[in-house]
Amino acid sequence: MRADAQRNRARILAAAEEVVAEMGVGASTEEVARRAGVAIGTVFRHFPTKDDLLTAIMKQLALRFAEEVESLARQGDPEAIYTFFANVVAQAAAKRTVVELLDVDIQVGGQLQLMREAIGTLLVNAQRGNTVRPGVQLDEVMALLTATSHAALRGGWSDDLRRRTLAIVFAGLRPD
Amino acid sequence: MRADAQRNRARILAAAEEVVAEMGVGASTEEVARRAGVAIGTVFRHFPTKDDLLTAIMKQLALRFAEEVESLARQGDPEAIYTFFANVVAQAAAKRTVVELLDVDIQVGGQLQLMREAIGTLLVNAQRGNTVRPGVQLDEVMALLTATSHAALRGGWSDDLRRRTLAIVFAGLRPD
DNA sequence: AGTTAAGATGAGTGCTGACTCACTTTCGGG
DNA sequence: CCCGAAAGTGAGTCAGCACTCATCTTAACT
Repeated sequence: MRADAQRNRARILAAAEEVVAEMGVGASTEEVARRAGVAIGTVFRHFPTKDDLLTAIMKQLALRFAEEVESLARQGDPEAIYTFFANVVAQAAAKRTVVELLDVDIQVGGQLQLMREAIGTLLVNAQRGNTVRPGVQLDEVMALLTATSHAALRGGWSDDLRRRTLAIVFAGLRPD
Repeated sequence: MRADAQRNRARILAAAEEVVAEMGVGASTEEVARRAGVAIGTVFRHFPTKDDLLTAIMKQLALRFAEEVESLARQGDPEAIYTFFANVVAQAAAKRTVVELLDVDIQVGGQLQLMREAIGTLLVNAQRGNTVRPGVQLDEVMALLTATSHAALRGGWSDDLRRRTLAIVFAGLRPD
């Protein structure tokens, strides 16, 4: 791949991530091109459809999360699941991308699946350390994660409200 | 108002509610007209902008919820808040309208405020009856309600997953 | 029944946004 | 330095959608 092509591909991806974080997946491809400093045709050369572009940035993001959660999982701290959970929700409040990633109808090439599995490890560690009650399954944790992330963004939660809401969810997850 | 005009207005509202429940606020006005059995111009005669149409159905829905929650509040049952919460989430899972109503940037003429206040009464009743822990505020309850409603719809939760997820949230709300 | 204003109609307008392609520019191997 | 292929460009196409308006229809009052 030619050097300019490589440079432009990276620029476009970075611009797209910014734009989607700010304006959501509804943002126009023109806006991405403008922000990347290239013509619209160039964007479509690298990503033939808008969906391809979205999938690419989702993949990046999912990979980043998967790495973070895997490194936490390796350390075996039973509190780690709460740290990670709070972290994702905090990011979601600022970046639409996070929320719209978690929606995923689109296939993200297994990265999301990896992330899910790593969160599973976090959950097992927590239940072994008695920081999450025994009956709780991975499904519910994922459901609560997407639920609070969505709402944090769309409801425009303040830092304080976010803290108090998560406190209730966490209380529901902890053993009596 | 002429009889045919009244009839068409009602038809349009009903059709719009159906369409939005199925396809969300992004549904086209043409689709509403088709389903109502009128021409597109007629829709715009009754509701000059798409926003007016959306506001009208949101108002209806908010009013329906507000009435339900007020009647529950009057009975004073300290468990009522859980019943209502579960009911809203169950409806949200099937109807986009509910979710998109809860988003509300649009003003719904105070109906939403009424609903919020009635839920406040439900919360007070519950705390008085010791079925919700003392520190919990109305803000968090509303936040959790929108969060779980959103996620139930967009995540396509099964009945079972919904039950288990709500069980965790409710466990977080109940006193130790 | 006749009249008329309210109401219905649907082709048309303007705009936005995804995607294309004929043409120009640039990279990099020989 | 030259040249062919790869990449970039942006005006243009097409489709969808909110909204308009000149024209036709009909409810309802006298």
